[in-house]
Amino acid sequence: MGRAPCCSKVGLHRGPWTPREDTLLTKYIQSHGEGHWRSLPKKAGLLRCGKSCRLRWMNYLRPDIKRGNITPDEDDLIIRLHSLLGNRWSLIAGRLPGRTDNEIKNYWNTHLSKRLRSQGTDPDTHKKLSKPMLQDLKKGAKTKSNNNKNNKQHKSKPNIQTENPKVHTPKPTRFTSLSLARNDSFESNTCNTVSQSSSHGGEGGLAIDVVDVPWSSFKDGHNDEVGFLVGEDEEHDLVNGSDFECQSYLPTADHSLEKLYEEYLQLLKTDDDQAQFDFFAESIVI
DNA sequence: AAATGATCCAACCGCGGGAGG
DNA sequence: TCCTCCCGCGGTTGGATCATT
Repeated sequence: MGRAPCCSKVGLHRGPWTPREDTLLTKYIQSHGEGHWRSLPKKAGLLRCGKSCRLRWMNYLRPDIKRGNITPDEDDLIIRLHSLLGNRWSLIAGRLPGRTDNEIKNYWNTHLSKRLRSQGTDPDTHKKLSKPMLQDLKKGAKTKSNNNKNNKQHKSKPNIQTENPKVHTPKPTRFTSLSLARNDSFESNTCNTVSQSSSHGGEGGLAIDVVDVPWSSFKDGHNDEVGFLVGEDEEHDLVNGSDFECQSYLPTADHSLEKLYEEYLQLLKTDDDQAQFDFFAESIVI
């Protein structure tokens, strides 16, 4: 017997979200908080599957989402974390404030894996590609005979499954995320409480795990990369204009973070010492 | 300017696992 | 212990957009 669908598909909207749907979802979550995705669409007046609502919120509407302009530091961090964690996009995203697993996954598939290949590195194993494989790559780059769809990078992955050992790690807490307890009002957890509360997992409080902050966020001159970037464009003004006031949050209180970042920079300089980096990364993952 | 190919990314799908009864 | 419900994750798809011919 197959698994029952997550919800009845009959009469439900699919595909791209309309501004009106975005508004409905945002308003609802603002007043009722996240969670209860299954029943949310009905209550919010949306003809959408709960999963779809969750995805839309998580990947697009959330106030702390930072979109586009992935910095070289973030690039580097993604590559290194990928070498350590494999395709655990949510874990990797947890290290990059404002980035979603979907965005990182897409960015990896469309940019980083290509770049690594072009540099002679297997993006799956992070090891140097053998010469025959490199030649194949060059050939492949020249031939355009393949069908477009079949030529997509993520489909053309070799069947060699990478041995990504299962790394059992606790779920990271997204640094800028508003960890809302279910049923908690969104408004009661707006950003202006960030500096007041750092209860870890406490009900209704903001869970800000300072240990979980990626180093790249605190590099000098990159402060503009940090924080809640709300409403990049006018489409998001409904969010920007109301409850999501705080535009930036710099956790200057914890200077150990700066030390962490300094340490990270040092490791970057000694680029060939992967084991050392891994150890360092592991130490902050947990 | 039109046709074709290539790329990007939002959204969907199915599965695994945790929570609770 | 088993079962069901629900959430979250990673893989995949397909439409939109950009680039090239």
